[in-house]
Amino acid sequence: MTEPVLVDQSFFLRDDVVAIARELIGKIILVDDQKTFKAGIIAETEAYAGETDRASHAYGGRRTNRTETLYLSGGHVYVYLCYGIHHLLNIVTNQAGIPHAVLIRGIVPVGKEHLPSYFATRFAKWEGLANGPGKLSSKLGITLKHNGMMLNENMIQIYNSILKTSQEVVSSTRVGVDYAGEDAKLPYRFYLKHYKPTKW
DNA sequence: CAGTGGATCGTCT
DNA sequence: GACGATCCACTGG
Repeated sequence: MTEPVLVDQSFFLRDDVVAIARELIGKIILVDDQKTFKAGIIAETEAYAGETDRASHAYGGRRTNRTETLYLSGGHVYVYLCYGIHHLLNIVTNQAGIPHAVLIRGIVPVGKEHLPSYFATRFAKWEGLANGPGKLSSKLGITLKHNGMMLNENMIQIYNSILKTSQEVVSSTRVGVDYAGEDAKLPYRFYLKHYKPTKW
């Protein structure tokens, strides 16, 4: 059978972070913790449009130790700690110096038969739901140590899905960004139509 | 069901 | 020293 192909960095270097957020839906994310491989199909994302987006950590061109990762080139991983408990996983997009990112908010399980065959022996299934950014990181084992890593080099990889079922992708406003004023109303959130996120 | 509040710590002021 | 791109337990109806 045909095997999934790694997403090229050029996918993440593009200008349109909203399009990237939408197109990430249905792709496969895989995490290698050295002992096992854990994977899921990306089911929910949000776009954060950097300097012009009040909901972004980099709004107004804000540069701190934490946000420095956002200014790396597309394809880097931005992880930060929320409420002291949850590790939130983002993929940086656009050219270096432009702090765009996509927050991965939800995944659904994917069987090892859909992954490259060499993952089979170390494949580890995860249980329960990963329908929230904190839960997703918990299931996949994402922590602050992944912050600043480049996708597809070793620890975290993203593959084009080879799944036949192309489900409809719908959009809505983002979650938990009430402080962002008018920008909170932007339709920057995407999810599989038949996937049930925690909040609507 | 909906609504509320506590957990817990890195980051920034 | 305050707070958060969240989650879960617990309340009350």
